[in-house]
Amino acid sequence: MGNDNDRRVIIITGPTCSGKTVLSLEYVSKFNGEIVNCDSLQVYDELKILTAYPTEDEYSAVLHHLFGFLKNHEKINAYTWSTLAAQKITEIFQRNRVPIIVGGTGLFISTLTEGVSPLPVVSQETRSLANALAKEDYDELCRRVYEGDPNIQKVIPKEKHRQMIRAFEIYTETKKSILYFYGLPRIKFLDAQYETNIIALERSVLYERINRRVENMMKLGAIDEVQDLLLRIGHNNLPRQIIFNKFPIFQALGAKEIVSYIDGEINCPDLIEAIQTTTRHYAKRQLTWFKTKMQSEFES
RNA sequence: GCCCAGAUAGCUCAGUCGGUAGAGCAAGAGACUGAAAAUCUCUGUGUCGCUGGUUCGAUUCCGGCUCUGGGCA
Repeated sequence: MGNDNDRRVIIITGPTCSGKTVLSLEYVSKFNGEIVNCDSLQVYDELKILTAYPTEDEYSAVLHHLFGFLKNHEKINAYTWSTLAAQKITEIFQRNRVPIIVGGTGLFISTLTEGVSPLPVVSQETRSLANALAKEDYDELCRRVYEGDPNIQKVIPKEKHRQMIRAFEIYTETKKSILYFYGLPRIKFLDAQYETNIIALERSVLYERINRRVENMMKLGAIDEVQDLLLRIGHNNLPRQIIFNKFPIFQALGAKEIVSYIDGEINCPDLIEAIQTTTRHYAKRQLTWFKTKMQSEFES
């Protein structure tokens, strides 16, 4: 029963602004496919201009999954996304069609394709404790992590803040070293044949596209979109930082900058430049991920 | 036309009591196994406006010129 093609999954990724959406539509007709979103912000039903959400025409033309299903206060992570994506992919297999995973969130892709060590779920209390300690006395946090398992020093030096905090969370939660869990077999989300396509553009071309896209977003009403979101969520008396933390949708590139503009902290030309810059920085981080984590497929 | 200030990294500027220079931003490289459009680390970048003079040696001091601000006529 079934041949290799039954479990074929096509992945289309690349830095922001590289043309993933357009290419994905071509692939859909070429391979009889359905699109599964792998963009950590297009999962929200918000800020569709800023997040370069597919247009209505694009969206209704073919089957799209895992787009716009989260409310602005909800959170998602690589594990949850991978679980959901695996479900969608299984359903698409059952329809005898080809899943086409599209998006630029490298961690999500790697998690799905490579699986993840069976780390326990960390409670909100532990996470808060870890964050608080990291802020007050990071050295103490490191000391406790190394005390729990001296071997961690070799794997996680002090400079790796995020991983250190994560190791602390795991230790606090389980009294076991994070290395113990790393040593266990990884959870596999799906048995499939992945074909990864990374869109490679010349850096200068990519940056030019980014600059143009940001200008275009402004014309399409990105400022109004953020203004409208702020009004709908209320909390105008709260400090902006608290709002940003409470609503992950504000992680969208440009959202915080537009809030600064709305608050009169920066002018319009500076706003556009700031968003262009932050978008370039993001593209560069993505490229590093593709180069170092997905190198076999990366051709420049 | 006169007076004043400035001219140093891609940008904004600091500095060298004379021994060819350094910050921020931009840029580049990297880390990242349940926060990832997040978070974090590292690295340079130079005819020091042009031209004479003084000096062993000038980006630095002096003169001239050019340009850019601002003021006065």
